[in-house]
Amino acid sequence: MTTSGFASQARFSAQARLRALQADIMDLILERDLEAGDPLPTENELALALGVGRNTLRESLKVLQALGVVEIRHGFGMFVAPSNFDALADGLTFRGRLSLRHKGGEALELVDVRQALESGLIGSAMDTMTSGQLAAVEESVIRMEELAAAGETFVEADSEFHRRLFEPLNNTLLISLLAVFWKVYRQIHLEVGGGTEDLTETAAVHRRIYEAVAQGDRSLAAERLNHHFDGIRNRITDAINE
Amino acid sequence: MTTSGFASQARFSAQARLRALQADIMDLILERDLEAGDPLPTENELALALGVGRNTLRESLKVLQALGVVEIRHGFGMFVAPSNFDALADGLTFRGRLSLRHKGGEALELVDVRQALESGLIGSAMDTMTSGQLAAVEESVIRMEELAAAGETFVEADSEFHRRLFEPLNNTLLISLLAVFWKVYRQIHLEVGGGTEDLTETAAVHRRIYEAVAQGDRSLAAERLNHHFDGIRNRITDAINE
DNA sequence: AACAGAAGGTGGGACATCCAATATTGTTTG
DNA sequence: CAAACAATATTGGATGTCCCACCTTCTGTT
Repeated sequence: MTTSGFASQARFSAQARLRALQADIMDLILERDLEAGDPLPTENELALALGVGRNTLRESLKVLQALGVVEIRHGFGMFVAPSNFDALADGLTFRGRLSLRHKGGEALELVDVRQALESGLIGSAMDTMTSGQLAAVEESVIRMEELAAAGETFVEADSEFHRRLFEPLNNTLLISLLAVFWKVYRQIHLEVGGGTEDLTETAAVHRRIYEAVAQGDRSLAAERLNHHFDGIRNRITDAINE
Repeated sequence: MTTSGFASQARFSAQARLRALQADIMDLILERDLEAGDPLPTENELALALGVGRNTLRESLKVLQALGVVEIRHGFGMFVAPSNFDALADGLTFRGRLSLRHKGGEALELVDVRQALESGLIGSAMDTMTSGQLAAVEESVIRMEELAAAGETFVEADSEFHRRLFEPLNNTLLISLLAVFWKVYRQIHLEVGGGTEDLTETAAVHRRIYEAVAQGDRSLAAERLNHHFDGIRNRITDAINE
């Protein structure tokens, strides 16, 4: 091992040592030119190579797993993972729930960020959107309308609508971030808002957004997206005030 | 314990069990109405309460620490943590470095997201910016110019400039995200670009952005921010093509 | 050829034991 | 009496060992 193995001899603070171990593991992946899907050494081999105990190594590995760096499969092995933001979603959800108990500031901050991203990027997305992608967006709207007519909630269709809206940008980081924000919002909404939303109205809002996109009117699409988020923001503030 | 203790008896997949443990800990924090800074039970107490071994508990705690949910202080105790996105930065940095070895796609995606956030929100930030905050922005620009004249790099001043630009929004999530993106970009830049940038030109770009903000011209500020990010994007593509 | 079972290797987990850092307490000392 | 120092209790940090659970693969039977 080249740069590794120093984690145990350093007299750094404990927090720094854990981070150093994580860095060592990531460096090892980079040094060996491993790509997503490639296998890592076994836990025992890694512990030996990095000069730490197996339990200590596992703590770092679990963190890396949570960060979406490695994928751990029981009884099979460990692998370089594809992007994964589930952990970020969990952390943000917790923060949101924690803040809702008092002022709810973080939940609103999250909506603000999501609004900036979606309103700000809808124009670029429309530029490269194909007719097939546009049809997929409408399909999501139709699904929402059908479910609304039947009185059923449409969590999945709603999420899908926003994902398809920005698929043309081919930006996986953006898609992941939006998915995280959507998931966190949904969790917070379930926690406080309950099922008090007007399904038909929500579906109609999405159809109006789709129509603006279909017409190629960038500013109108951005404006209607903003209006959509204003509604979300109001729902959160209402929930905070009980 | 109310909902806890079931983690060990469930025959779920290992991954699900770990996540369940994390959820148990977060639920415990929420149930006990703990706020940021409040102490958690000791490791032994928690392990006993949740019905898992201490090592298993620690693995979850380290993940929660990485997610910024808890703060662990050796020899003192564990506490509910204030927001902390360092771990996310590490994960993203790794992804960026990994992707740079091949096509560099993720690094460019990151710049796109950051550009959307900064260009999209600069207008709102200008609306609520006080004269004091504006002066702080200029102070950062001056620091950059001084350092550029002395031939020294100005990593900290650059980061500070962007942070102060969006401080008026009072959105800690946004500030954290931007800090993460900035840190990741910096790391990637050090990895490949080296110190090949024109310091004086970079400082001048920031001054032009400041001047647009000072004049209250929202569209000009957004445009100059966009230009700034175009330069960053070019630097990355140049680095990829060696 | 197809299926069933055994075997080996992998990660998952629990203890017990010791190390290290921090805060508190008690003692010494001026 | 007060300040400085030292001992101690408490807490997390780290390791080794043992066993369990899961997955793959091989192998032998049907």
